[in-house]
Amino acid sequence: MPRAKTQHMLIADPRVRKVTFEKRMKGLTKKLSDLSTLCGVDACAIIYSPYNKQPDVWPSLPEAQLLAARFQSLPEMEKGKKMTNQEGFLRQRISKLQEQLKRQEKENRETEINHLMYQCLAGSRSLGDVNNIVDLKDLEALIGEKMNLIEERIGYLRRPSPPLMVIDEGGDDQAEIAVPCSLGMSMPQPSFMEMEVINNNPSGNQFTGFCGNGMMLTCGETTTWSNHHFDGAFWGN
Amino acid sequence: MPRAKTQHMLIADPRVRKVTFEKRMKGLTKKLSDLSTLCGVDACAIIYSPYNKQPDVWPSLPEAQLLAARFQSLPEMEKGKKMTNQEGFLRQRISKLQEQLKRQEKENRETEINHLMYQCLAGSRSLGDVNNIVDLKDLEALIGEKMNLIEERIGYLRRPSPPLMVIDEGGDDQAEIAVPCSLGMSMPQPSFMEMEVINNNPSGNQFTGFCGNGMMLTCGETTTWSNHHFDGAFWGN
DNA sequence: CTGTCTATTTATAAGGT
DNA sequence: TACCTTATAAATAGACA
Repeated sequence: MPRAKTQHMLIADPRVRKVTFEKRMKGLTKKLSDLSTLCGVDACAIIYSPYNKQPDVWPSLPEAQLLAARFQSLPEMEKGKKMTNQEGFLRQRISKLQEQLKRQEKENRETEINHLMYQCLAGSRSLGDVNNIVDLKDLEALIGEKMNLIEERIGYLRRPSPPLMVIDEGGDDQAEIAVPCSLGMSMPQPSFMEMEVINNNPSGNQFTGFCGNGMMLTCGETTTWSNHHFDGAFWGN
Repeated sequence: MPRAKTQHMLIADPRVRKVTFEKRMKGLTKKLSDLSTLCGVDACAIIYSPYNKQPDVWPSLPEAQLLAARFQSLPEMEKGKKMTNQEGFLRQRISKLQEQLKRQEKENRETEINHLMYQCLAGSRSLGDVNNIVDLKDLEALIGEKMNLIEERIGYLRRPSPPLMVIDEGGDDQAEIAVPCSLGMSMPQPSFMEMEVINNNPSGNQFTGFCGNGMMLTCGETTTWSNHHFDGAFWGN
C-alpha cells in the first residue's frame, strides 16, 4: 500500500512475493491478535506456504488444533448461509466498488461542467462552441443551481434581523414560499445524464445523477421552490 | 486506527465492541484474501465470536475444513519451533517497541540539549544557570559536534575544485587526517547519558546514546579525527 | 537475504444520519 | 440497526543498505 497500488493477482517476481508474504504474515498476525484482544473472541489461522514445510499457525499449534477440532465437528450447514465465504466477500467488494465508481463519475461530471462554465465566464471559450446537447443541458442545470444559491443568499441578506431564518419558518423540508424573483424557476428537472442513468439502471438503485435540482433559466412571475437542497454551502465553497 | 489510538485490551462498551468486531472481521477477511491471492498460499481462519452461533470461517467452510484436516494430522512438533505463536509474537513486539522507545528517548534528549544551546545563544539563559553536570556534558558534546560540522564545511569550501572530497581520500570510514584547528578535538568521548545507558543495559545491545562523537572544548595543537559521523547534513538541516 | 526508510494506500475509531 | 463520513493510525510497496 505504499508507492504503488497493489494489483489483485499473484505477484510475478518470486523474490518480491516472498518478501510480501513475510510482511503480510506479520500484519495478519497482528490483526488477528488485535481482534482477539479487543473483542474477546477465539480466533485461529492456518497458512500453508511454500516457504515453510510446516504451516504458519496462529495463535499457537495447540490452540489452533483445539479450535479446528471444535470446528471440524460442525454439521455441514446449509450452503446459503451468510458465512464469510470468498464468493460473498467478492460480491460485497464488487458492489462497493461499483458504488464508489458511480460516485466518482458523478463528481467528475460535476467538475467537468463546472470547468466548462468557468471557461465561458472567463471568455476562453464561447458558448457557441458548445454543441453537445448533454453538456448544454447540464450546464443549464448547474447555472440554475448557482442562481438559486444567489437568490437564497439575497433572501438571507434581506431578512429582518431578529428571526434568523424567516424564509424557513414553515417547516424543515417541504416549505414552499412565494419568492419575488427576476428569474423564474421551474421545479426540479432531470438532466440528460440523469435520465440516461435512470433508463439504464437495471437494479432500481436510485441514482440522482448530476444536478437533480436543475432549473430552467426562463423568466416567470413568482413561483414556489423547495429549500430542501440548500444546506448552507454557498457557491464557491 | 482513527481519531484515537487503539488500546490493547478488551473493549469495555459491548456495543462498540460489536461494531469493532464487525469492522475488523471485514478487514481481516480482506487481508486474508489479499495474502492468498498475492502470494498464492492456502490460508484459512476460524473465529468463534459471541455474535454468531456458528464460527466465522474464511474462505469457506469446506475449504477451511480441508485445511484444518490437513493440519490436524500434523505431529505435535517441538515446542521450541519458530512457529507463529502468541508468546513469540508478543516478545517480538515488545522488543520492537523498546527499540522505538530508546530511539525516541535519544531524540528527545537531543532536542532538549539543542534547545538549551539555543537559549544560551539567544541570551535567554545563562550558562551559569546550568548546574546539571549531565546537561553540561551533553551540551559540550553537542557544541563539539557543531564545531566539527563547521570545520568540515570550511574544509569543503577551501577544497581545490576538481576533487570533490579532498579530505576523504584516505578511505571511507577510518580516514584520520591532520587538521589545523583553533579548537582541539579529542577522540569520541561518551556522554554521561551514554555511559549510564551502557552500564544499565543488560542485553548487551549496543546503544550509542546521545553524541557518541562528543568532543572536548579544550585547546590543543593538531589532532586526528574520524569523519565517520559526518554524513553531509549541515547544522541547521 | 534481512533490515531500514519513506511515500502512499488502507484500515478504522468516533461521530453523524 | 446499519449505514456514511472524516481525521488519523497502521500497514506496506518499492528503494536502498
